[in-house]
Amino acid sequence: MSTAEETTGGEVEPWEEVTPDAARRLLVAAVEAFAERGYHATTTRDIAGRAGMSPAALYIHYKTKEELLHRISRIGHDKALDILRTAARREGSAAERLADAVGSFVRWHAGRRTTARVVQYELDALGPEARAEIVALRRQVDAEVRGIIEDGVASGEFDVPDVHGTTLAVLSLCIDVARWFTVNGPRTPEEVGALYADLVLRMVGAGQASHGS
Amino acid sequence: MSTAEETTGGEVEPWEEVTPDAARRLLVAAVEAFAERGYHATTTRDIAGRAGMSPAALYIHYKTKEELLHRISRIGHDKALDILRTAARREGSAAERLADAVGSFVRWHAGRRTTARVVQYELDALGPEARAEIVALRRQVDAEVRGIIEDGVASGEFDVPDVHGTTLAVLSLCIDVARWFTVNGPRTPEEVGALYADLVLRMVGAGQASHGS
DNA sequence: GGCAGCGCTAAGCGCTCGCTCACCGTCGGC
DNA sequence: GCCGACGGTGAGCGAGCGCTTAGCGCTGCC
Repeated sequence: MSTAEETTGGEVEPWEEVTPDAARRLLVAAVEAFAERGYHATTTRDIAGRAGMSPAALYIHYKTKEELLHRISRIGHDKALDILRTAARREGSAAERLADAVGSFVRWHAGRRTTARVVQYELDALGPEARAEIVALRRQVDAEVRGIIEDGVASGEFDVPDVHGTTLAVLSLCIDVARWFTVNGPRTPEEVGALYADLVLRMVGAGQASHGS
Repeated sequence: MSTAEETTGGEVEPWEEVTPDAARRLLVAAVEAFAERGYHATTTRDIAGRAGMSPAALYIHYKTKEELLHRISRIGHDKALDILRTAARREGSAAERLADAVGSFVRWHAGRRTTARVVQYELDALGPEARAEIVALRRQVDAEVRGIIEDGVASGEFDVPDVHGTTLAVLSLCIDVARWFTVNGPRTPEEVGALYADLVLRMVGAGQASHGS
């Protein structure tokens, strides 16, 4: 009960790849501030204050405020893509893999809501070249989900008239969890993940076929 | 072909209820600026510039920059609620009414994307009392959709284990259209509306039952 | 045709922003 | 035991912010 970090169920503490300890504290503070107020409404003084440092300390570890956002967005997208890839490349039917992908993707968006919020909604605050890098990652995310749906259509498990549109809708549904989910709400990330996995299976015409866990 | 205003298919020009002409021009300029850059990243000088006026002119018609956002948000939510109410209270089966609600709600979010973006994503920039007013409107939006789904469950048309969760997901799906939709994309608002209406019917267990227009 | 009222502008106030710079304490290497 | 390197601070720079104010020109009324 130190900082309530076990909501994802998976790893205990992310951002471990951010190596100087002070840099990590600043980055975690920035994630919280950006998620609460948005990038533009967050001041560098606020970030430094949350990390227990002076405003100038920020510029020892990061060149600009935007670099902080870029690092957060990059690491977050890598994590999101990793989650989807793991689900997409496991063994099992297309329905099982799609349910797994949606379930774990949604659990991440709900459990790591502050991170997901920054990652999904502050893209426009990045400069052109940083945004281009992130957009490329998003295309890989899209391709991963589309691949599962195409597999299900090919095997006859799914009935999907518009694969691209349905892929878009599935991802849209998952991403928007970061907007509305709150820890004070009636649902746990696990419950939302299970509900959404079921809804998505229905969307691809494989509904109610959720046999087993 | 003056400003491309016929994308919604419905009325020709919104914001007609904003009465002094200069006030309406400022408000339309603010909608565009807020949608492009976000509320906090938009300056009053930018808004006034887009409306072809000096920065001081803004304060003749609006007390603060936040009042502009409040007015936009209020009018937009009223419109969104009106769209859903019209669909919910027409005659027809629950499936027809749900498809109509989702279709028209999505068409609005896609066709009036700039407005919808501000309305749906800049809520946190409002002060406490203004936000409370808007949150109350959102609850009515939620109740309208939930009502249709409950009707369908009661009549046996729908098979929905979690009515509240499914309502949330349906609205979430529609709202997120404002985030990803772009006029340069491959789909028209009408096409997205039709696709989403079909997907939502599948989500409630009334899929492929789209007989007739 | 003078004038009150109003919509609007030019200029600028006070403030806070992102970011910089001169300086300082601590700590490992010799 | 001194010393360079490095992580950190206090103070503050220039710029741009939201918003105000003094005044100007147009327009309608008598």
